[in-house]
Amino acid sequence: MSKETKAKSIIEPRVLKGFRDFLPSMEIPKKAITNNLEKHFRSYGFVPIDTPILEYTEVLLGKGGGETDKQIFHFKDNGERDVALRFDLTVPFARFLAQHQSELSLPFKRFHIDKVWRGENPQKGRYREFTQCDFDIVGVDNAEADFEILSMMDSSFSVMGVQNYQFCIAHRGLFNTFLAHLGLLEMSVEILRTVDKLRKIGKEEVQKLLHELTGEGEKANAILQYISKEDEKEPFLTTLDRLTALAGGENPHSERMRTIYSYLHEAGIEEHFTFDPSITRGLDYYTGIVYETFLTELPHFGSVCSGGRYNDLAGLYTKEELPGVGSSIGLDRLLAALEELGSPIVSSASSADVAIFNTDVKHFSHYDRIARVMRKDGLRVAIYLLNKKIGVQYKWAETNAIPFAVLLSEDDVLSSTLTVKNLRTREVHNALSIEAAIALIRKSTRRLTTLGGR
RNA sequence: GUGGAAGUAGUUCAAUGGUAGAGCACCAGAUUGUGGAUCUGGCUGUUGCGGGUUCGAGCCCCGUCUUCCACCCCA
Repeated sequence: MSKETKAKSIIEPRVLKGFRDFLPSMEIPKKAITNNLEKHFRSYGFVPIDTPILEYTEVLLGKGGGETDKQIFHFKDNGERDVALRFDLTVPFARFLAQHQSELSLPFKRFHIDKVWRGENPQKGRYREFTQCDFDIVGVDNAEADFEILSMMDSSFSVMGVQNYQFCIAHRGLFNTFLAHLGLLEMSVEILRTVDKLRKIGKEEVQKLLHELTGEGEKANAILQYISKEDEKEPFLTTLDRLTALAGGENPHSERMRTIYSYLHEAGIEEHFTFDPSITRGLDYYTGIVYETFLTELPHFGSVCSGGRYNDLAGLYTKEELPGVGSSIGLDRLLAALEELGSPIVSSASSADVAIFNTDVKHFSHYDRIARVMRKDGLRVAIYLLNKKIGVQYKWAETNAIPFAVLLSEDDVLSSTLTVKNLRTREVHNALSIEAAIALIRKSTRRLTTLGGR
């Protein structure tokens, strides 16, 4: 084949809009986060499940269709079946529950970390293929389960090493009670959708829209009063009291919120939770608490973790009523946000804890012996495999964010000692025993690697 | 899906319609000799892709792809 024809036969390497490759610098922190989350979910007694990425379109959309709303990827398979890629993990989970009821014992607590697909137009932090980290409790409708999910959200963020976030909570049921009090319950869906825009378009615009919707300025004002807090820092219970009064007095929903808050307070984590009555969530299956999570430094990035309570999740697939509460972390959006913030979680992805430099290839077996001992001790060890000058090896280690280098002089080889250099501080430690070297590396990497890729 | 903006070397950015350039990065060598300094030399581009206008297009026009922004929805 001539050079020319060969060049022409090359297929342009490219990926679809909204789909992405992950280089090690992103995949390392992503894997570190999912590993930590999985461990964390299991520590709460949650179990993993898996479901197919492809389902019957009917299963994902319900009989009615409404595919334009979901912007779902769907097509005919080779057997002419109408199939679709899952657009979240909750709907397949509902199908899963209906199908395996008899094999599961309630309450059932599961987590599921995997990719989902949506045919939306991409933007920053918004993709057509992205990973969700879901955790749900099914078969319980009480404040204790609600609290456990909220508490797990809070500890998840701390396990992921993320700081400066705020959980915004509201209660769909309480809002509907309020709307019923106003005689506007039939319009609930439209009103909720409008109210949800408060954060984006502001009070005046929302009021205008509500006025058009209800046809009555007075009712529009009442709704506006419900959803807007006097100031950002209005305490949780003050908001709750205010909303309860507007909804016509204490009711099961307000009492539920009160109990949940008391648990948050007892656990000492209440400062991360705000009562934000403008949070409604678009999905109509929510019936109880709903929440969204914003990074305080990047509120316009959108929610990085949201969910709520649904009292009849699997209703499409079974007559049995299955109440549940759950939450979903948007991992790709979170990573994009952390990257934008220059977070060390993203920028410090290292391939190894220590590099063994190839100072003389005739000692390769000796390097390998040292590497084996260190690995047995849990360190990540990379031997430099090319016979290049030392400056190049330093540069390589630096590019891969490896914090330590082992260099062996002739004396070291003879006396079975190691020279260890901290590549960040450039501090050199001579004539160490292998145990001392391991201890040294351990000591200063432990703090960094809790999130760094194990 | 609809509307708007932008796409030039690995990267950050230049280039009145007239020979595509600079810094950083990278590679080789010298010097150093358990690195980042210095010196010398070098490489990198079908200006996203495909058409059109023109004697001549990175620049103008049309289409297309991708990214970013808005609507919508959301993670």
